[in-house]
Amino acid sequence: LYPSEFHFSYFFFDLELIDVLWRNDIAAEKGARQLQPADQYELDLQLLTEKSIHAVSSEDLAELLEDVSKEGGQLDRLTCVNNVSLSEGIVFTAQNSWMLIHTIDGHIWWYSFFVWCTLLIPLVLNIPFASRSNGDNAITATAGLPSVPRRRGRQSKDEQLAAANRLPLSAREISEMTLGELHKVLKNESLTEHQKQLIRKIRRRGKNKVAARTCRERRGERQRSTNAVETSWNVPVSAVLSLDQLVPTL
DNA sequence: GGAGTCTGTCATGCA
DNA sequence: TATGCATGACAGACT
Repeated sequence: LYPSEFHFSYFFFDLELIDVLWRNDIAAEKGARQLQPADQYELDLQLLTEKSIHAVSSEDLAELLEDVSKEGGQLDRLTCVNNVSLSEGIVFTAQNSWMLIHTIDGHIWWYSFFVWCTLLIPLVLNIPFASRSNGDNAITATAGLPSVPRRRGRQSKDEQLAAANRLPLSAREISEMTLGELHKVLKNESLTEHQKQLIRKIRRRGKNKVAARTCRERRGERQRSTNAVETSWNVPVSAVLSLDQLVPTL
């Protein structure tokens, strides 16, 4: 549903359908006159065409853009899930608000449609905003939003090293490839000696990382099995039969 | 802030 | 000689 994940061509049509169906449900709840989705869609198109006559200036858009990100602005008064306001939850930049920028020579309707599609529908449907740190055109989520929990313990920096040194493969790929594939990569003449050394180190660390994990698993299993043996020998005194009980007839 | 835990890294030995 | 695996020791990040 987000600009970073979908293609423009089906984005608007899908969301327009959601919008149509949603308004249909609301009309049903209120007991108002319900339009068939196809009729509603046609009506929207007609309205879109009429609204398109009203073009906006770049000043108008600059003001609107400022309002979107401004604390206390009209849009900011809406509160999204987790009690995060729009100004807290979304940071609009020249890169991520490309759809908005496209309206500079466009129309006010597209602006409102943009707001409806990208902001209000996620709020209404209780969908968390997407967070993509490496996206160029994504809406950036910030405070108060759910994030993937960081793994415990020391974190490997080999992925960053691989990227920073412009290695042709990721750290994971380097450590998981076969020896033959590794030699092919190392034969690459475009790689510097430093890059080749780094590839060997990353591979060694990657292999050792996995080995350390399995080693710990085995150690844990050994400890558990020895503990189990020890507890099996700790039989309660009351459970031990006396010699008289074992051989009552003697 | 300190203790406990988890996990990555290094050194070393062996195959 | 190069490489992978196993393991102990240590260190950093997290609970």
